Amino acid sequence: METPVTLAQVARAAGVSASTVSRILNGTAQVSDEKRVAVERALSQLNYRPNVLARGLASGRTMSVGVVTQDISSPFYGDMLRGVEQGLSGSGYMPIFADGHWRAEEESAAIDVLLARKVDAMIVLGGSLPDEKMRSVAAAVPLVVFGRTVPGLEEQCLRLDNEKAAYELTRHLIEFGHRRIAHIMGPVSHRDARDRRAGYEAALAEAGLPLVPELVMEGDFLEPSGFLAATRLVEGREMFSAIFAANDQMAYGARLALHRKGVRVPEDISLVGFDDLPSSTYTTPPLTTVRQPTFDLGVVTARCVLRLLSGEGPDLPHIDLRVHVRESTAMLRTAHGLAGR
Amino acid sequence: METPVTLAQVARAAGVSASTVSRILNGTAQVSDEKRVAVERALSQLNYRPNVLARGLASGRTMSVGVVTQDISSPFYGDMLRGVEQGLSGSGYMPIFADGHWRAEEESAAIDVLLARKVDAMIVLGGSLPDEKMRSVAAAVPLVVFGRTVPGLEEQCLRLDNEKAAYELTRHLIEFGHRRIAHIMGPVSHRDARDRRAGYEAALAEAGLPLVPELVMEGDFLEPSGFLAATRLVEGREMFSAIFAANDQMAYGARLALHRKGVRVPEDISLVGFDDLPSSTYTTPPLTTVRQPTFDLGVVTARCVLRLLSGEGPDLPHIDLRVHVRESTAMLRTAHGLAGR
DNA sequence: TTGTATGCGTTATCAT
DNA sequence: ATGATAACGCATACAA
Repeated sequence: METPVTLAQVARAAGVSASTVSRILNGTAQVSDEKRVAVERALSQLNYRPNVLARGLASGRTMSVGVVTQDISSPFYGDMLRGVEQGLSGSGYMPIFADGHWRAEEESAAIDVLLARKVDAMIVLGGSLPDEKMRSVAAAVPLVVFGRTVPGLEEQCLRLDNEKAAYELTRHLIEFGHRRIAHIMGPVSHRDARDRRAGYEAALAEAGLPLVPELVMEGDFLEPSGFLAATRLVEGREMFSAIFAANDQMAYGARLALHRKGVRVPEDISLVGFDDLPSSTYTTPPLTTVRQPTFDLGVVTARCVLRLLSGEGPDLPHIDLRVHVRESTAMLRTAHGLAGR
Repeated sequence: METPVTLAQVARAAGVSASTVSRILNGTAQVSDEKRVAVERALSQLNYRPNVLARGLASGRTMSVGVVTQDISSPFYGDMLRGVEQGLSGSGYMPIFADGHWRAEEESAAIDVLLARKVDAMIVLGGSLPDEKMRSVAAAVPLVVFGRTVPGLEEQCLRLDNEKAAYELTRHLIEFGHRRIAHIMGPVSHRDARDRRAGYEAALAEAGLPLVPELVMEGDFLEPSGFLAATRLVEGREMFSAIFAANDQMAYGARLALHRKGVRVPEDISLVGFDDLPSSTYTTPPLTTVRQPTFDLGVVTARCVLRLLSGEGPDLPHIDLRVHVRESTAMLRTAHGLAGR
């Protein structure tokens, strides 16, 4: 347990004052070459590492940005975090992650912890905290939000058009001749889930197709709920030839349920998801889905935070969601698709 | 941008000294009920939040533990991080994550950053830093390592018996009648990859089965390499009836390659992986694999760090890896299995 | 250009 | 039990 080297020790070793060392470290002012050399030698000789705490306390900046996620272990958020990391790299700022576990209280607590740690800025990914809370965070520190729009902070919020993407995804199925399309939606409490469903309904309506309540199931964005929903659909008595799961994870569950029932994808039933998780390229068959550019979203978000930190405007780009057609969807061949039971 | 409330302000509001407030906050000493009440009122009235930086600087403890991963976005590490979080929760310590991206330099840099942030302890997940570096970290702060054994720090290192698990997995295939089993190994540079291969070879040898070099391919633990390897195997001229992929991700790739070639799993070829990623329950068919209890591993690791922090011994438990038989493996029916081309 | 003096918000060491 | 006072390690306004 060797005691860390302090700036004062370096100063002494180099025969200069602490201020001078600090100046060299931060490039705060001009220093004579002579002393600079001496200091740099002492610096590397003593293997000096600045104490981030002391630095933060003195300067008021910690060179860190807090990042709040909803589930650090999910492929979706995990990838975004990597993007944030990438976007921050080279800037001198370090991301500090905290997990809200999809629960408002924990999310709120996570934010408070980060604030107490004096992060210089904050990125909130998803979540459902009261707008008021979000605004109070923004009042304390530069803030960028992904996945929702907070009134009063529109410029710092990045939201993707889930409805439009869902509409296009449904259109894709309709263009393939499908007329009876089931939907496994996410939890109604979730904004994205509602938007995706709206897109689904809009596409049906536009094509003059009836909205069959029995063909719309609610899930919770996790695999088991997709499995259950698809099982019910197959066992139900409404015909359908395609399933639109509101996210890839539920599509995976549905895929397995169909497999169990001996239903082929895409020969008997076309299946689509939403998110384009890394695994979706390797499911059997590869899944048609909407690509969420998670990594890039992370990068963009981080960049925006850096802009705010440097006093510039937010300047978040508009990002389009695109349908990725793979092999889980096919042209409808039979007249009816799969009937129930 | 309201200025945060300081301890001094609370003290003034309560009509006591800063020391007294600090004492109440930390339970460092007895305080009269009278003052305690006054302080607590001021505390909540002013909504005081301690400044973690100042606290760390003064006390020498930051109540944070650094966690170094190799890929924060992978299902494997992501889940372990959740476990670490869980294991730390309630202890007052907060995890701070840093990503080494599977690269020694970055990993080393990550460690330095965490050390500079004055974390009170460190958890290193995987990685391949020189033993010397690891020991120097351990000299600076309590350290727990997962996935490798550092000479001199054996007690603080948690390693699972990959070889044994791979042996058992291969045995499972052999018991199902398979005699020509292909192996898609991980990168030879990776210790786990070598261990798993060793287990595979041991099982073959024990059963008196020949080791066919053409049936052993090297991958990189990612899906595309599994796809490529399986494609080559199918196109090669050596017969085989089962594939043991050294991790689930490569198994996914192999699964798709087989699908493309019109090879059925498990009817024509049995397929096994290693890790038991969340998705593996929902592949078609669900994958037989070795379960790595990632979440629990994280919990256990965190607990160990807490023990070290409180001056107790490491006390890491022994953890067994178990084969999870699902539907991607079946009894061999034909005499030969799948022939090449 | 360089050094001195102060302050950052807390905890810890003294007295009392 | 409580209150001054001195660290903690660094940055910075000010002086020289």
